[in-house]
Amino acid sequence: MPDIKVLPEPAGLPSPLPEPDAAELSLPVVLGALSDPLRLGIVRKLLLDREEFDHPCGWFGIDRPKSSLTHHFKALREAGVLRQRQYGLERRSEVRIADLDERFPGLLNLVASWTTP
Amino acid sequence: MPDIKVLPEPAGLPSPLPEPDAAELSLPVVLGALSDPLRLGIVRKLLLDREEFDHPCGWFGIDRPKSSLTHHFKALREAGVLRQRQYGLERRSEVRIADLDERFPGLLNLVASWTTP
DNA sequence: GTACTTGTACGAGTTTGGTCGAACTTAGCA
DNA sequence: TGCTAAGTTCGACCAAACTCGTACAAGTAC
Repeated sequence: MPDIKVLPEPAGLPSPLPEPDAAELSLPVVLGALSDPLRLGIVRKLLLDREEFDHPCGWFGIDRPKSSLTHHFKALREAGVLRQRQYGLERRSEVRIADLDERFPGLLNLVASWTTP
Repeated sequence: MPDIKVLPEPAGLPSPLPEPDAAELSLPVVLGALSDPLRLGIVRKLLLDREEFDHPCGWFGIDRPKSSLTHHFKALREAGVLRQRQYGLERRSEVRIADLDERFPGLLNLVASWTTP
């Protein structure tokens, strides 16, 4: 394993974790990722409370074990809903707003205006 | 084939099969129902090819056993996406456009413009 | 009546997905 | 050096869902 620093930041942000291209986004897959109330709440909170760019997994106040959170954030990222970057220890997430609005206009509005029943 | 025009209903249409109220529609549940490509195709076809009011299950040209189709149409109906009425032998389906547009505006546009990959 | 058609109901097999514990990796810090 | 914190990976368990065959019910037509 390299002891050389990862060179995390030459010019900007850390490169995102593996994710599908914008052109590959699939509506059934995205809908499936959003069909879980916990994940829908994560995306909604990211859309509404984004006073910062992105948030670590911990800042959602979800009362679940860490391995469960990993599972859900990974599902959202692999579906193309979230982009995740590694900042030192923490892995911050943001919604891929531009990509989703371009491919599925109106979808994020539905998520943002979701009222948990 | 009937030579008598259909009009099977004296006062109106047959009452719909059990379905959730418009106020009970749940975004995660609806998204889950639409996250299956086969079901997404059913709803899309209903939205685009509706020269008539509603269609029997058979007129979708889906190459699956009948018990599988029953399963998927039931899933869509119980999620509140479809309304189904019994016309003699056949059970015709229509999309609950008004209810869905009112609760989740823009969602049906996404479904209608879905391009199967 | 018989035969045909549309669709359901039930059950079994299989797959997928959510939940979680435990062990591990990594970064930062004292 | 060691500790702590954030998050992953693995494996297991369990529940839900998809697929399908078979049997069955109810109209329709002859």
